[in-house]
Amino acid sequence: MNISQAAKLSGLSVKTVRYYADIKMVEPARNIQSGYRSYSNDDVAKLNFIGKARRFNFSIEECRELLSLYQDKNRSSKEVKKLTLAKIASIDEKLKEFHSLRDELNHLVNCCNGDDRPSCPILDELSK
Amino acid sequence: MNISQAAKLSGLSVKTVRYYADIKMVEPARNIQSGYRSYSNDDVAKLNFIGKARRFNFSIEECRELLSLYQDKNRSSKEVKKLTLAKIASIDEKLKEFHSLRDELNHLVNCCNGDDRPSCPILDELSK
DNA sequence: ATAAAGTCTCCAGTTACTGGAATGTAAAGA
DNA sequence: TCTTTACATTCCAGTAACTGGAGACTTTAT
Repeated sequence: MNISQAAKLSGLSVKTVRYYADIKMVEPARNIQSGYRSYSNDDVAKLNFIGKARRFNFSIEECRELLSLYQDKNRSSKEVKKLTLAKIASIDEKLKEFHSLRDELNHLVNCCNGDDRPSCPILDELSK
Repeated sequence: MNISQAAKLSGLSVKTVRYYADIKMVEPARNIQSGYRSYSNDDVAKLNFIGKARRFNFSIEECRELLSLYQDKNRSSKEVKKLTLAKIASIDEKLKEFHSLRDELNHLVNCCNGDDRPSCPILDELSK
């Protein structure tokens, strides 16, 4: 199938699918006459896999690792679990950051009148 | 003072401070002889302000807005509050995303043996 | 006088795409 | 068959917010 079909089936944009070909992550066959990329069902499965992993916040490089594990029928699940645990840890980090960020901002907003006067505890805090 | 002193006082890197000068966010005076950037205490205060706002996850463009409000003695606190509330909302969005991401990954990890066998529910899920 | 430290500008790279231009190919309608 | 339209190709540039490094100049310390 052509690229737009593969894109539709995998839920990715054509641009993104072409990009994944450029970076040699999913390299489809080529139609000799037209030069068009020709995607197999297997290619689409890989695109799907990558799409999901990206939505799970894995980086492109991590996706590459996962993909090669995915394609290696003799892999151990240990490696995959390790990658995933690391990913969870980094998400937890981000969660903590964003939580405290949110709380601080919330506090400032509650202190701010939000009227037409210039006095503003948010800016006061930022300038300290 | 020279750039490294300003960087130290504001807790930013020299590169970052120079970058903020390049994008015309904090433009210091210049020493005529040497061409070196020459930072005033006021410049450092602005750098500090920006550093904090960045840590509060405001984008550079938002920092610009906040900075001009900060420097406008006739601003109303309403505008600042509005910006901040929008920022909180976007942080909440991110928090939600990361939470569900974390929960899904956690679930997958709990289902995975993590041993030397190839069977792996994480990859199974990714390939669905 | 020389060496080391600090500064300058400019260019490239990062991440993961996205947009657009110029061009070529395929499919559908008149 | 010709033409329009849709889809495809490559290549270049831009995004956000810096960071790293090269090569050259200035200042400071020895």
